[in-house]
Amino acid sequence: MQASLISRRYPAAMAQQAHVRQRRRGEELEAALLEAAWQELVEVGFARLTMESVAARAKTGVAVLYRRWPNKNDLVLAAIRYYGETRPVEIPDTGSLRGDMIALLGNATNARIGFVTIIGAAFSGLLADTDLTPGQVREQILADRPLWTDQIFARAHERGEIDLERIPPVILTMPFDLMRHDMLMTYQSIPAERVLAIVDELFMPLVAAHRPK
Amino acid sequence: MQASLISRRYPAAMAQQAHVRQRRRGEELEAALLEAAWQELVEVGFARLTMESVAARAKTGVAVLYRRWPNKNDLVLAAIRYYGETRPVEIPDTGSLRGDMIALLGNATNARIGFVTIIGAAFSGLLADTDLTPGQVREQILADRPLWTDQIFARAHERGEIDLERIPPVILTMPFDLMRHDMLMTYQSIPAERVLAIVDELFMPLVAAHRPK
DNA sequence: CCAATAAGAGATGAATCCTTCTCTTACGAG
DNA sequence: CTCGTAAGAGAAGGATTCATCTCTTATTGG
Repeated sequence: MQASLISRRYPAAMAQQAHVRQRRRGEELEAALLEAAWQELVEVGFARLTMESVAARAKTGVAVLYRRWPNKNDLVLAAIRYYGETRPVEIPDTGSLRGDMIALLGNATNARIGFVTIIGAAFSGLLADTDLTPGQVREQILADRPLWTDQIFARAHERGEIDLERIPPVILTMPFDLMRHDMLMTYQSIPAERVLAIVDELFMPLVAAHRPK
Repeated sequence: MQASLISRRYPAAMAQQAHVRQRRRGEELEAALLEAAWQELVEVGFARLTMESVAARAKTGVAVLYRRWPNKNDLVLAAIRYYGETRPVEIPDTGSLRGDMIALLGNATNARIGFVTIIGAAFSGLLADTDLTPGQVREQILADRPLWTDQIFARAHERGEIDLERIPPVILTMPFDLMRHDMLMTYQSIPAERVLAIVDELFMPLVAAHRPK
């Protein structure tokens, strides 16, 4: 009797299986929603992302989205923030400034996709409401963590490869500015030769010109 | 008799005024349409530009647009091409490479607005159909005319300031790549100090390192 | 002066999408 | 076991906008 009652309510239990939760809740669900929104943003872009496409990707309904974010803009901004928080960039340590720069610039594929996606959203009208520039969004995402590059330059400074007191800041940001430029203009990952050209024909010569005496 | 007949058909002629055309036609109208589309693109962006907003700005109806371009994408692409053809950039000639570079980078406000507008349109879904990258659109617009920069560098070569045979191309494009990067990230015109830093702390030192012997 | 053409104005159909709402049901706290 | 909460599914309202179509009338070539 008891068994039949249970079996009617939880048929799976009768088959000796652990109870499989069918519904996600709380943080698990929220993470899935933001992940789905981010993936949509990457694949189809802000303009073609719809609440229903996000819900479908997350295998849920739009009501679940509206219970958490009042509108599409806020959902997308939350997804961008989520992306920034869950995808830390690992910083290379090759022992030389040149090696670190090549590694950092060459491995930027993930950063590239994220960056282009965010800029795309920015230009697609997302930020027309909020009055933020793409640069400001980027700053927000990078806000708390220390900049990738600071560690690399600090180590180079300790090794005596550069003198952070005297080298002009434009030189230090230039390689990354150029990378961002290339990402936006080509949508592609940056060819290795381009990375080498930036490092060996632009960056290192300028660093050498300011070498600590 | 003759006079009264004419006066009935062309009342203005009687008042000694030239006949004022009320309707634009042909090229005059088409130019007005493309100009209106471009202005809309600049002011509200691709996402919020509608056929009706363009028609209203041009003081006409949407049918006039659809008689010329089959859809919104084609209209916008035509407007971008029109902008490229009707806004030639004047190339400075200050007598020195450094002066030319500062003038060119500093006066790029018009180019800036156009550039950001086009990239914005590109990211807003315009090019999702055509599979063009922002860089390719830029190339198309610049296609026929010689690059701004070629003239400046050719003159510098003749003056003996640079050796075009030996200087790496990355150096020559770098200042402009950085300008484009800044435009996209800040939406603003580039501060004079930034221009000076790019020229005096990045470009000129690298040029000097490759000075013809 | 006439007739063909296209401008000007705007109504309309169709599609898309944001947002709200309803209803059923799984989940988890007590 | 019971009950409140929120998930899941999807319908529906409302707004926007692309694209088509109709109708009147100015313009121009012949």
